[in-house]
Amino acid sequence: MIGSSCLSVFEKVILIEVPGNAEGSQENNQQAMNCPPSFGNDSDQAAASSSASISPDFEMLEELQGNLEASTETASHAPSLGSDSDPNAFSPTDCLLCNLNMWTKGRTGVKKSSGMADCPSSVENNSDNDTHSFLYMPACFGPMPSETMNDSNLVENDSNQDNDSTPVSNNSDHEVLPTEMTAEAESSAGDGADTVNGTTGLEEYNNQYSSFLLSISPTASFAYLGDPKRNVKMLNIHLLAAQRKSNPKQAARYLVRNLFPKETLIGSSVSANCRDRPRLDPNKMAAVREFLATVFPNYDLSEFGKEWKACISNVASLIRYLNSEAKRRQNNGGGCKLPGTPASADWNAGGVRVPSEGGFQFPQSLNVPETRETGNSVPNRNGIPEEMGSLSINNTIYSTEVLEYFGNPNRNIHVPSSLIHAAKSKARPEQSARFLIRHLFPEEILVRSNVYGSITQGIYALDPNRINALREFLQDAYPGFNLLENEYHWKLCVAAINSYIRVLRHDLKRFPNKSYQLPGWGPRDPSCN
DNA sequence: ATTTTGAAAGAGTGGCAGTT
DNA sequence: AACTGCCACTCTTTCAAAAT
Repeated sequence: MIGSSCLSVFEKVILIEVPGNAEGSQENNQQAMNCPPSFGNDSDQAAASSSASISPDFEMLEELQGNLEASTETASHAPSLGSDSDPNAFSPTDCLLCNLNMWTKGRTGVKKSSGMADCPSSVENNSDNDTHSFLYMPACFGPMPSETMNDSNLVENDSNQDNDSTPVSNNSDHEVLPTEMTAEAESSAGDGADTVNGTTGLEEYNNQYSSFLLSISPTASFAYLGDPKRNVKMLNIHLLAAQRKSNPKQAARYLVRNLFPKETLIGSSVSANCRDRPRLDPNKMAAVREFLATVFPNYDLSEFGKEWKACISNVASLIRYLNSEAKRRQNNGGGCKLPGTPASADWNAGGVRVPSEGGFQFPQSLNVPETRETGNSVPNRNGIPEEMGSLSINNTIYSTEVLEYFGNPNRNIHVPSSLIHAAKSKARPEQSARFLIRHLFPEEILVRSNVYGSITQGIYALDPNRINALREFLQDAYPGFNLLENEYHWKLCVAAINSYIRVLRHDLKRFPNKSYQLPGWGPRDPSCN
């Protein structure tokens, strides 16, 4: 949660270029450069999950699981930790193993390779859902052939999974039962489990979901959600409850509610291109989709299916609800905000963002150029480009947060960890670039510039030092993309940046009194007119 | 051919009211 | 209390046309 809250406060521009010796600064900032665990591995979701306290749903677990053993509770971290922590925490025989054939079967309606769909990583397919930055697999996990993988293994795809699945499903070491039988075992273990219609047991289940076979021990209480290779585990009782939902939307909502800690949901987004929040772990979401596809075979739950979109919408609704609830509680009771540190909800509110809301002000040096140390006057719409330079050498530090070098350390550009963190959470470098550009330059600079400038049109070039730092950062954050100067993906980034600037300019024409003339400096806020 | 621009579509969000 | 649907709004992406 550090990530989301800090991010909400500081992701707005605290760009610091430290003058002087890079070596020295590096030394001085040695501590800062040591990324805290939450930030250091791109793993916003993983970090959020693993650092999250026990989900509130564990109360319900206790209620439902009744006399399940204490070990169950330990294992009940699975929803939040399962895919992010020690995969050996559970015995294979304690988990439901879903026949991978089912995944293939469930995808038959998908035109695109679904393996790609959830993780359309390939550079070539130009998908928006590339999830490079969402793979937070500890080394001990080894390769993970999930949909969220972006490597060619996956691209080359389902057939591999099919092959892989065979030995899994045929593994004679595992007792293979349908979920309903799991439920029976479950109910026998405790009184909390809902009863399951015994007549729908193996026979009917095999008829309807013949491939959805499960391997479980009689005392099992956890199951893999979706493809076991995703290593997303969940209490059987939750899976059963989800199965009993009347439609996938409700089931998706229920599963997400139980799969992610509330804190994670509040700070997250289901959207890959949400600007200010990390996306919900795509691996877990893909697992949810896979599960639903097996449980609701009559619905179009392919990656781009109508019903799955409805599920996503429903999950978004849940997150909205949780956010509003959190906001209410904060307002009611007790959220005593520190000056200058708005609640994350304020900033995370997305849509309408008023920079000064919650009392947060951007660094004077960047926010209110009148007071810059350089003493330069405010660059107005007709300002001269030199002022862009003066901005770039501004060294006022306004941050209580850990800072990291942005781009090559020799450039001496520092940004808050949370900004790095948020940028890396974007699915694609273009999105990250678009996100970062508004934090690297104030609007008044942006509206009369573009990345390389266009002299003939009186458009200035943005500070090349920062632009290069941005490119270097993206290159580092998205190793699967070609972000060298003049290369394809960098051009996409440039186009995205220029597109963003264009919109700013367009808005400026429509609303001449717009935000950049206000003291606050932040993303455009067309609503504040 | 490439870049820039304006416009519009699509998706996501918060707020709110109604329902369960 | 939790959930759902609707509306208005913002942001991102895409496309066609114009300019270079």
